[in-house]
Amino acid sequence: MLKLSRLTDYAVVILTIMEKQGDEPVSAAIVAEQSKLPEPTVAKILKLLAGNGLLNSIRGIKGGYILDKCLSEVSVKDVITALDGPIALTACVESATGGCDFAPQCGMFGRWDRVNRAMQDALSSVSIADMLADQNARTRLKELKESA
Amino acid sequence: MLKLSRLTDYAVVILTIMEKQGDEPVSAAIVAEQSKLPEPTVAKILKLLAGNGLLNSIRGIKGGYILDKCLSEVSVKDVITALDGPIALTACVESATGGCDFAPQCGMFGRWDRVNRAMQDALSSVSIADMLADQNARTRLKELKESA
DNA sequence: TTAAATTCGGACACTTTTTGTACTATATAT
DNA sequence: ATATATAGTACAAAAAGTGTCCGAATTTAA
Repeated sequence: MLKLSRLTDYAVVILTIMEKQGDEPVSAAIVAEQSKLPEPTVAKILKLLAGNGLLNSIRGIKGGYILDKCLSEVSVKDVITALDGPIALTACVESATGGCDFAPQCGMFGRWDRVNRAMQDALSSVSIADMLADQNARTRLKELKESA
Repeated sequence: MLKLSRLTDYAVVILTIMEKQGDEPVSAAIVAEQSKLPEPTVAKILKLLAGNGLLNSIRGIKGGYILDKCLSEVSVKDVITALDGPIALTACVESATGGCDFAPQCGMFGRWDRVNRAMQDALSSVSIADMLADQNARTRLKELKESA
């Protein structure tokens, strides 16, 4: 199954929690509490998000993490890249380092580039804010149905 | 790194080999020889492709596998689905079975649907024939450069 | 009818990746 | 100074992917 890592899924949850906190730095412990995810895992994700420019980090007492940009400016691709590294479907993709061992004989070099590009475009076109909007719309629909 | 399995990569190689063989059934042994891939692995991939309707299988002596459709009618998504199972980015996708353990509390049910759809569209839009065309164009370009 | 060739289905060990955790170092506010 | 927080690294456990093999079923040909 073509799937992305669970950490990426967690990361989206964490980003939405960060948004609710406003401009105050939030510590890993608080995020863990609110997300109900294990703290070491949350800390790891926060580190990755900060290291890739999605969050600002502030050290020391009263430190923590703050969102660096509006969630409408953060694409799904950004999150995946931060957590899983660059998106490259196979080892045969041009941008990939190393390349496959059979390159000389299979002659498929660069063959996946088009697929790769289509995928990147697809993932870049959806922002985290878009995901939240879908979620909110769904919730409202559900409430409407239940009240009827 | 968001990547698809190596078997999927092999599958594309195998499909292009099948195309060259025309209307005669091709045995796993022959495909293995031509692709220079280990035979048990090739056999496994052929089984999966046949089981998902991409190849016809013929048993018995003089049996083998034949392409079921033109490669321009086979999308990358078809191949990935055949090899890796249904494409579902996370456990939280509506179509996924089971669902995630935190569903009640995280309330993110269905949130990834839009991303998932964008991805499926992207992968459906590219056929194996398209990939080959890219490859051929690239080869010609290379030859042109070398002859200059 | 018998024998040979081939797919089919399942099982299994090995390897790699993912996941989760822990520990030490560094920075900052009080 | 000290308490609190992130940064970086390293590592163990769990899960998934990969490659291999074997017996059963099927078909053709002698």
